[in-house]
Amino acid sequence: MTVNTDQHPEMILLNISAVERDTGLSKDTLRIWERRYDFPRPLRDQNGDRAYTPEQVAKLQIIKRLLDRGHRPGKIMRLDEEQLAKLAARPAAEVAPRQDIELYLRLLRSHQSRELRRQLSQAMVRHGLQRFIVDTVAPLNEAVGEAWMRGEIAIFEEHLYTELMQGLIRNSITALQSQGNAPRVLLTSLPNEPHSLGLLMVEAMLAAENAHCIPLGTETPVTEIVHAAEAHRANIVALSFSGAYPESKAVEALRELRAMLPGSVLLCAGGAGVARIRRRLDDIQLIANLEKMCEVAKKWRADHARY
Amino acid sequence: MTVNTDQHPEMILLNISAVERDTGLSKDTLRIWERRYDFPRPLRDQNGDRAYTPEQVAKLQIIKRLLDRGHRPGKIMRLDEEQLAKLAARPAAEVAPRQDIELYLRLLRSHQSRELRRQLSQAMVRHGLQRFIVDTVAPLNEAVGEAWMRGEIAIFEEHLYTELMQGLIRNSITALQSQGNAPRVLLTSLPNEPHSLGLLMVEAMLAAENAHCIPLGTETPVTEIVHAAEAHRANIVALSFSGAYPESKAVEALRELRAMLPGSVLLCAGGAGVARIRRRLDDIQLIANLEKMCEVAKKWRADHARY
DNA sequence: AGTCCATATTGTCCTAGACAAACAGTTGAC
DNA sequence: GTCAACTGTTTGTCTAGGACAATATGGACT
Repeated sequence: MTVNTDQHPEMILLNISAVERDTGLSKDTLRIWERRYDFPRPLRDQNGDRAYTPEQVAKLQIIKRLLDRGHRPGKIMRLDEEQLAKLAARPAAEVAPRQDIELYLRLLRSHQSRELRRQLSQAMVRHGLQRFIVDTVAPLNEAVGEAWMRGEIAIFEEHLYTELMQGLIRNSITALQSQGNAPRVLLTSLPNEPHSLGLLMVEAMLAAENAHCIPLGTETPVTEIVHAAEAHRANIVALSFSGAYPESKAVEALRELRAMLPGSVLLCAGGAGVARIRRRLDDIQLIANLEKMCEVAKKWRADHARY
Repeated sequence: MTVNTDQHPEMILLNISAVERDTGLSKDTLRIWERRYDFPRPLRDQNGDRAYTPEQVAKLQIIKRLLDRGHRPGKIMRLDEEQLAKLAARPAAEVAPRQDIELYLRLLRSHQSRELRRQLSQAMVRHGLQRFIVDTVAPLNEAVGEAWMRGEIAIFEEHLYTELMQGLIRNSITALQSQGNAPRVLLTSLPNEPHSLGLLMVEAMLAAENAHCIPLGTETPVTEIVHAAEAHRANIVALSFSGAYPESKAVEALRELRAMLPGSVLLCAGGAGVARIRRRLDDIQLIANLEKMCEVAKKWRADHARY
């Protein structure tokens, strides 16, 4: 995982698989970027293997997020740290500054996790679960990502935030039990899509809407989703895609899933990864935001009202 | 992700990255196995790219689990389905059959998730959190894994189980708040180790022991762990390794982490991935089981008693 | 302004060789 | 009989560069 060269015995260097893990960029991509853009140009260890410096890895992580945001490798790869930082500092969309979000970020940065939890918990009770998810969690997620890009918070702080928020949301989901004429919604993500927070947010929204959720966690292979939908007689299958998920893969998988699922099952896809899809996909609902997902559930209920 | 050849238009074939995702075997490994062992020998699509059948993928998944269990590729790769199934059917360790475990498995297989949840929840209350984790969750995890190997339960059922159990455990952790002379325990796993259930079980054990847990979720890079330990003034850093984690990588990362953490911080490693480690690791606690982790916390408390 | 097409960009696949690390089996000492 | 050291084999991951399909860009044309 780490390697020391003779020249820099004290420095911690990462080999190519470690960088693949830490950046999400495949080995092939790392090698061809080096060939084409001359970056990253890692050192070599005594075996001639690539040895990346922490600085290179940090720059790669920023580049990765900029790519997810729509920038192109050829344009940004030659930029130096400073220009990159300037790009990263510019948020994807202008957002009105909000005092509460700022407070949460401040607590996160100063490692007051208990106080953060308490404040968030309070906000949840004050606004109700659905409004909390839409008006607080979603923008806070954004803000945390942006703050990371600007170098204001560390990865471990992001981790802690995710963990804390998950606990909070899961907790309030437990209290909700669907009943009556409720759609059965299968919730999951495809392999290579490990982000669970988005799924959890959808689950919370739907549970508050009195839908019956069947959460499969993340990274369920397509065939398994089909089996699960059948076994649990799901009415709706909902998938979550983060911004990092390649659009082409998402479209491909959705088409395939649509072909394998019975026509009576509604197929929904949401998250930043599908927000940019322009192609039309027959019989697949692209969900622009969390509230839209609730409307789909509501519509199902209306269409299947018991008389 | 999936490809159709002309010969088998109806069949769903997976390309090499899809197989990498679904099996956890790297592209390099898949290619060299083909060269050396003549398995898997995938079809080729119109571009000459490898196209794996679902049967090959299923066999690869079984092989992967057998490798995690200590078998060697050269020995098991040539075996046919039947011999493989026989190997898979033999459990890693003889376990006494237990009625409650059987009941839970039956409920899981028949998709009665609510009833399963209710029963587990009841068992938790009846035995208390710690005993529930040790005597029920741990063996049930084992049993679910074994049942999958024998083809008795599907991957999606395993997913559902994990999700359900996570919700259950997280829920009861929330209720516990440490106070007084409690060790601060940083909990996480290394990159490439996505299994969160084990971590959650440790967290539950420790929380019930009145330790102060700082859960970072899974896949935290080594340097981030060091930063987090400093920021949160952790007394103990505990890492979880599943059976799938390569021993060499675990040892390497642990040594590195030990070197970077202050000597006053206790470093613990647990899970099936470290249970097989024979090498001696200075100043690193290898945790054989969940109860041992509690003893470490207790010992810390005794050593740091306030007078 | 929208639609289409040619061109450029970009990621992923391919083959095949090399080698370090880990394992398994044997030998030799106590 | 047990343990340590040595040796050959097994195994995963790295290397290199070539090829090509899919996507994005930018200009020409409705």
